[in-house]
Amino acid sequence: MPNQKLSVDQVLRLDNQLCFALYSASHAMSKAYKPHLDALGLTYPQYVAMLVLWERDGLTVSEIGERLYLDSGTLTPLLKRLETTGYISRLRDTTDERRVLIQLTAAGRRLKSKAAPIPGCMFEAMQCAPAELATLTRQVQQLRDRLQA
Amino acid sequence: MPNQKLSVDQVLRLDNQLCFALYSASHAMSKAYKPHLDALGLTYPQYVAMLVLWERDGLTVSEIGERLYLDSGTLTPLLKRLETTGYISRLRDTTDERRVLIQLTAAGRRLKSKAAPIPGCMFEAMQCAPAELATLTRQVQQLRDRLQA
DNA sequence: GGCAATTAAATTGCACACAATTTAATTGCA
DNA sequence: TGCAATTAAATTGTGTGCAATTTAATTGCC
Repeated sequence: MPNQKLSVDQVLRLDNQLCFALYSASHAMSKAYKPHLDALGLTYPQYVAMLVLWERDGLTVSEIGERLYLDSGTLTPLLKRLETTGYISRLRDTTDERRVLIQLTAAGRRLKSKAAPIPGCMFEAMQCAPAELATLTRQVQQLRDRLQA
Repeated sequence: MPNQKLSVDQVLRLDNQLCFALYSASHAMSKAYKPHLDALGLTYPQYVAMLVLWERDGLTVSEIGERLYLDSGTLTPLLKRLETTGYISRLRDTTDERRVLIQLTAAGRRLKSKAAPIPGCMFEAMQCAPAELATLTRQVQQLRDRLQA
């Protein structure tokens, strides 16, 4: 197995770089979600915030941030928009006034069933065998975790 | 092989979704690049624009956009910043005044050799066998292409 | 040749991301 | 107990992304 030295041109080629594959695929994913999410009045980042709350309601801003790898600079305005839309409520934790608890509203809980068909639609669009999809997901998650270490 | 119906809770789980794996891995990648790119005075999107120009100089805004899957709304201000930094020049095509040609400056060309070590650094950070990395890159590219179809 | 349709960038408006700072509340420890 | 250190959100400023519109140049077709 020859361990050839790659040229500068080769290592810098856009199409040889995993970073750009992820960057462009992530944008393509958002665009593919858009028609489905428009129907729910959500952006993609708002959708993932709702996914977190559908899993577990009543989290703090920080807890949502840990789950999504986002900080308050991103989440505070995003959550305010979700509040304006009517899917969540934000209220200070009375036992610790520094914290803001995020609760789904009735409309926010109802939205879950409207969102339920979306993963299936996206599965169609991805044209990928379930096993391959699961493997790819796990590999990308592992890569993310290694990058954060 | 049982083809079990997945519950709504299961399909909506954040950690079961490739979209979120890509979204979070892409952000983790940008953060991992940041210290390297800060040293060059580039953001990650500016870096990929430079990668395109290092492959082929003198492209139009649209041609760069096709390569990066970005439109003029994103690229025009980004390229103006690269011009301000001194890595590129922007000038109207005299044969077709609608087009803007993007040329590397001497500083922009010199930057390529300073960027050359970055892919190796990132390879270290990813802790991934070369063959696995190549396969993963190809799979993510194929997914992106299928999402765009 | 002239004018409608098309094309290429730029612009506008909105929504992320994130670093850095600020504000306010809570903890910990001398 | 009191006050410094820490923690949680919010805020500020910069830089993407992208839809929609605008401006200007070119093409196509009668």
